Amino acid sequence: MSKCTDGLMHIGKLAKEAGTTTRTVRYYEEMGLICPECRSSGGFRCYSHEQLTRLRMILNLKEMEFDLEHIKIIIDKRDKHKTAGELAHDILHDLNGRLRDIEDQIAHYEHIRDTLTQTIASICACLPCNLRVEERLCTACQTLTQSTCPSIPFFHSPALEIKP
Amino acid sequence: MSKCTDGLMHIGKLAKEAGTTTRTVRYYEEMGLICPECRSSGGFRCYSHEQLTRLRMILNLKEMEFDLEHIKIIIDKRDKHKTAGELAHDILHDLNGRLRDIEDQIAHYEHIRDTLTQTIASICACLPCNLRVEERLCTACQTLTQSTCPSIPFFHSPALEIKP
DNA sequence: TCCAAACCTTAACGTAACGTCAAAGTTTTT
DNA sequence: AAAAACTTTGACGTTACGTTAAGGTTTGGA
Repeated sequence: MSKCTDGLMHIGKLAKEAGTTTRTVRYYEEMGLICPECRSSGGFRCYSHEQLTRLRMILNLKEMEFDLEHIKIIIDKRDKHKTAGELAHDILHDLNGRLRDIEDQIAHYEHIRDTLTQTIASICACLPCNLRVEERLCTACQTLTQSTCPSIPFFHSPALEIKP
Repeated sequence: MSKCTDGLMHIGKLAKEAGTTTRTVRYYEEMGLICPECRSSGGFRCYSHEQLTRLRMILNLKEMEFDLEHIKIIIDKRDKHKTAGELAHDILHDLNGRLRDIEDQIAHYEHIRDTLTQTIASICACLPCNLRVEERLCTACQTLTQSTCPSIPFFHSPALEIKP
């Protein structure tokens, strides 16, 4: 009966156009982020181009790794129909917060990277070691341990006791 | 009766020493990563210092954001009682893989950071805009849109249609 | 017009690594 | 011995969907 003639589309088309899945769209609906313009007589969700834009907006925010709760807050701000200027002011706060979080993430992973690099270097020194894991430290490891080498714990149990 | 006299400790002490929670320790046990030396007559878990070392090892690996499945694999390798050298060789593979993943993460977040920075700059240009969100683009936004400004989608619906 | 293919519906379980109760038993301290 | 502090198992909650399952709806073609 009421097919998708006018500018409307069903959920599959919407999802494909936005580059996501139907499951995601339905989940977002469940979370109150988006809802269809109407339903077909058979119960199919029908979306307009406006909904597509909204969905893309949500996905844009998701790429910046906002969680859905925050996305909802931001989207709701947009729905409050202020002027773009007021909205910009409001949203800038969220975006700057996110930027700080992202920078923290970068620092966090850089720290892990450095630790890991050191660990790898230390473990390389263990390659020629013939001792069994549960035994006392070999010479190389003893030397390393004195510089609080972080790799030792992976091999020699006693090592951690040396740590502060 | 059989209290924690000898070198043994209950789960609370173990967790505190390792800097984690009892729930985590029990979960790790459930996952086969660690198990108590014995149980008290009343059923309390009792751990030796060796278990503490093991737990710390697991937590070390967790700090490098290995998932528990991988940690189990690595721990199991250690339990196979090879020499430290052979083990080092084996584990280096895992660690190098992780290092690559971490570097990917850094690149990922740096990309987000750059996008976000650009977005923020663009939205700043919207601050003096008096148009309502659903209206046509203002001059500033029109200019920005021509340079495929990513911020526009947050405000002006038509913008996305301009994108490829 | 009728059928099959392609699409849609709701419902519900699974994920990772624990956090957070709850109700009841054990150890330790006073 | 009582009370405080600790432990036990069990089970539900978390995030953002993926993945069946069982059954309707649309659509395009013969």
